Amino acid sequence: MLTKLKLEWKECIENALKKISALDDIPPLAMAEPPKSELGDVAFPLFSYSKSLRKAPQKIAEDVKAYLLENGHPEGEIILAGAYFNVKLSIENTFKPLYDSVKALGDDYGKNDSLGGKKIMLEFSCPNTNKPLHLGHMRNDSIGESISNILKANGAEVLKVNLINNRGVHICKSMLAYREFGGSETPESTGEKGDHFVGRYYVKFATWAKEWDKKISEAEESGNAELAEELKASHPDLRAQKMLKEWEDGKEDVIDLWNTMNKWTLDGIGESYKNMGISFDKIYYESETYKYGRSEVLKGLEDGVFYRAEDGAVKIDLDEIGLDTKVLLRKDGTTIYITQDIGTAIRRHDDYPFDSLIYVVGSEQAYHFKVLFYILKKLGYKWADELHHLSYGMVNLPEGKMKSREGTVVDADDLLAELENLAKSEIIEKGREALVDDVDKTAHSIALSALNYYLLQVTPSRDMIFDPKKSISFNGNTGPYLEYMGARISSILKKAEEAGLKEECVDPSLLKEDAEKELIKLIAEYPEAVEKAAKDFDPSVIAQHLYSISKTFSSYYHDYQIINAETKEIAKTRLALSSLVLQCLKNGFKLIGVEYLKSM
RNA sequence: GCGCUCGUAGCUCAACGGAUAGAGCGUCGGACUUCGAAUCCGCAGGUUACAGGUUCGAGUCCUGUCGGGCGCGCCA
Repeated sequence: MLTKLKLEWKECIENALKKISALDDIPPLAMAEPPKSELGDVAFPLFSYSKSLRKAPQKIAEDVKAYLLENGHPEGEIILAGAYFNVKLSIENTFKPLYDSVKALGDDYGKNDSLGGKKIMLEFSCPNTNKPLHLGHMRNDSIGESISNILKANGAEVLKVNLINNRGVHICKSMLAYREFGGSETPESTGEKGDHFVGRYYVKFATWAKEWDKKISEAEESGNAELAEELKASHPDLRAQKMLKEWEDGKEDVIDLWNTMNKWTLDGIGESYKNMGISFDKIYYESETYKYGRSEVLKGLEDGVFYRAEDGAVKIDLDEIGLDTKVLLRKDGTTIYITQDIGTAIRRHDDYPFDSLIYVVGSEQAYHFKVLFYILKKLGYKWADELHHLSYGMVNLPEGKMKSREGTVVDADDLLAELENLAKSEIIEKGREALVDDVDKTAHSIALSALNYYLLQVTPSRDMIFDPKKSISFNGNTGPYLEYMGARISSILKKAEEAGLKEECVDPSLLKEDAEKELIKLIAEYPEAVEKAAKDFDPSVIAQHLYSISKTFSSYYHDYQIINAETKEIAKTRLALSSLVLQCLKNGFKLIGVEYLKSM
């Protein structure tokens, strides 16, 4: 509604410019947001016309105004500010249609069809089966889940896929350590979550290997060369390599152990996913996909896309994109990481003929994806142009990088539990137990919302710093703040109902306060935010918009009474406005992993 | 060394090439007999790392310098 009005003005001013200049072809008019509401609701900078019209932009603005006053213009008040032609729209007049629209659409308000009919495959998470999830995974998962919801809200059909990294020498390490030190212990027997249990053995392997190194150097220092050699030959690292070979050969006891431990980890990770509201439509396992790429590469070799180097390895020349060469098959014919990804992408397109495939993967793999996409394009796949690497930055701690060796890795389960405790004590401290139906459930919701909001409010591509102690406060620009606004509005609406007041769009001109106009504007602009978030693959667009709405509303209901407004008519209309704000918040919450609570 | 990326308030983050660079946290000071104070209001805090350039206009684009981060494996 508002957008339509703005566009009407734009067209009208463009016409006026043509008439004034007597030129048919003028550059398109730019549209901007005035910095302050006193300066209007939409701004049209006229600088760029001063050359072709050979007039000062201020003069152009005056001429346009004069022309429009004489020849008519859309609804609104013209405000000239230097070279800016601004318009103050009669916002309150847009309230009625906005109200009807939001009420009719309900939970669908904000959805659009900008990606209508598009099939999009979205890959994210991709955990290893040798350790539990940490903070870095959480950013990945939050972004993945949020982007999925955002794309769907824009009309796309989304298939969320996960690729479980369950093979390789690193997986064998935890297996080996378990076989060496585990005895008969199981997650059941120790009461540990499976992923933490396995992760413990992965850490154990590292210390074991380190001790082994120490033993070797001790033997060398004491001149016992024979012992040193013996130790080297049975080094844990070598044994892990050997185990990988056995795994690939299908040695039964290794496969059994692998199955057992993978299940432990995946059960544990699955529990974390459930706890964090993460889900997938399809799961791929690297133990299967790692075989895919070879035949594709050989086909490419036949077609002359790749070449065989002197030593027998298959390579591609990346000179065209300013890079070196890249090996795709080792000289012994085995595949490497990128070979698998080539095969997997092709296989996926067969499984689900996507229009677009988005990989949510850390920025450190930007090079890998650049090469991967180039290769797929070279192989002649048209859809290679629609592959995207949604690159996100690292999550660092105030002290610097998370380092497993120094034990500074923030565990996902621990962090969530910690936040839940914080939320719970907050509820109890404030004496809100009676207000909420289920304290634990509410605490969980608040914790999760806090975490998701914190991770999503930062533009994905940027590195971010996460202070587990300080950063997750429940005050200020946070998930709980948004939840609180939702709860407050919900509470007001309930109170109104009890008082026999029903929301009604009685007379929009009753909404004459600045804050009210601002709210109408923000609600009207919400669908644009949904569209922009999808276009930019950026959930923070939604987060920012919802924060603006919440902050404006919060300030508004402190300054103005809603239920006890001067007249019943004003009260009803303000209730109508409040209910739109709530609907808008609820719809946006779903896109960024914040839960709506009626009370908290 | 080469490539990518970032440098904005004490801290964490914003800002389609547009007007006086904004929020939150923290500091200080106010507001609960009033629809829920996980709230609100106010003060202070900036030569947007630096130097040039393009433009009517640059935090944003270009070049260079300095400083972070990440890549540059026949690891994944």
